[in-house]
Amino acid sequence: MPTKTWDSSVLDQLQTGPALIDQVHDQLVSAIATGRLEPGQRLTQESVASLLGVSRQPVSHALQILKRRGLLIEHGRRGLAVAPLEASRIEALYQIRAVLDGLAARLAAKQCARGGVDPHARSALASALKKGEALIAETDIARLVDADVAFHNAIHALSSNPEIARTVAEQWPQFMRSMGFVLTGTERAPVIWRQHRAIADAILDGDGETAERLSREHAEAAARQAVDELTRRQAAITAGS
Amino acid sequence: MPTKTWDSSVLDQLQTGPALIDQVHDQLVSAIATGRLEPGQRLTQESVASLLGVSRQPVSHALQILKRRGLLIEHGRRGLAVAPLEASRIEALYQIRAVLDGLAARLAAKQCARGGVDPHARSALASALKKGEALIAETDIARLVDADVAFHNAIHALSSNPEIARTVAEQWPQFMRSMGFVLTGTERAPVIWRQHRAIADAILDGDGETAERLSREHAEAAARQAVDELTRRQAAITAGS
DNA sequence: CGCAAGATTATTGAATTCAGAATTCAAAGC
DNA sequence: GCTTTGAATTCTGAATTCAATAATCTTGCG
Repeated sequence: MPTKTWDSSVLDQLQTGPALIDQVHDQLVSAIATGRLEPGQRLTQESVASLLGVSRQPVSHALQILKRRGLLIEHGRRGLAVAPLEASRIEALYQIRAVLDGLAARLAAKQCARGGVDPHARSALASALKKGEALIAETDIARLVDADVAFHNAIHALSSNPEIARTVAEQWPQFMRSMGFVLTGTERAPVIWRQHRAIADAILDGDGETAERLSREHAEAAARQAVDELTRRQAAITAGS
Repeated sequence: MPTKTWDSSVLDQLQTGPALIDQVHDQLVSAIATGRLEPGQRLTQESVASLLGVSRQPVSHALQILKRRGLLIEHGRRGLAVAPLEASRIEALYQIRAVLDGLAARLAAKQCARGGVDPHARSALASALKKGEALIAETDIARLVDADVAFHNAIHALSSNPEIARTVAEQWPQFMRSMGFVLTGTERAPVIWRQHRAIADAILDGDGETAERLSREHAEAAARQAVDELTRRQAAITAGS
């Protein structure tokens, strides 16, 4: 009896969903990054658990992790609270971003110059750039933020140093909610994507030095914008109360 | 009735011991950083729990966190394993260290030049340097590693950017076990502490540019040493098996 | 009417229990 | 002897229960 050959295309891989811990974690990170959970918002294990329809156990794990990431702060026995969005902290984080993005851009350019670059990663950069430039008139802030993250992640991926993406990923939520504030007010998108294009061009040209310099300047400009906006907002709150 | 004034010095803050989660976490980090837990070592919740005399609950939390920090890796349903010490990963981490330590040194020098520097932090740098230089003949590797960590942490503290210390702290265990390997073989301590002194001098002189350059070069040299040692060791293991 | 002591509530951390999934082991069939 | 199938073991993730502690409220007294 000739057994008929068959492969994985016959049956779909049924996936045992990700652990509840990770689902809760991701939900919370997303909510904080997009601002749906505002700075100062109090969270108790119970409230999150009942909201998501799970027990406190996986919530407890997720909150522990979020606390260590600095996205939540202790609020005594009153539960945890979403970390405030402080200008000084954002400025400090952008100083780090400046050198890390500079490093990533320099390495990415070197990879491109050598030609030893994953074509998939290379096209990811081009498509991220294209998608971003198409969005400059977009009013949905979340889309703009996502496009920005995608662009910078594409560069990190090109750098051949996975630890850069890993390190920055830890801080993305902070940058994302900061960007959410900055982008609501002014019309920054065109400027940002002009800078992005210049950075991408330098990388694809293999000009590491220029790519690094432009990346640093880009981060420093973003830092100024963020600090301005946040201090202004902070002053308004202080005056109003 | 004049109530007698008294302050917190009368009573010792009776510390309701740190949560078991944190104790377990710190124990494991320490064990991994010093190499008492070797790369590849398998860990189950039960084994750790019974070893420390606690239930699986806090251990589970701690292992989740360690996994996200990249110190443990999934080993299927067979529990977790201590992450291997790979030359490529250490090299990637040192690339990050180079720019972050460079940034920290530049900022620290600027702080010193401005004079707006916490005298406590300044003396911490001097004493860390002194302590390290006194240890160049030390045979206990753990002491040497601790002195190195203390020196670099002192610079991070001087930088006025708390996020640098926070970011590097996440990676210290990796560097510590890497150093553990490197320092066992060769006689690197004298070279390292000459470089440290030069960096400290530049910072205290307020020469940011030199401090940054020397810090980068220091990290790059450390990276070369580590990669050499680890690839050699890796080759030996591969050949032997 | 204000303050203090005690009771109550809210909330977390830890232990225990439960269920599900993967690995390993053993036995049966080719 | 090798492969396959089913059972047992192991281990994790999640739920539930328990205990302890900090915050808040209440009540009684000065």
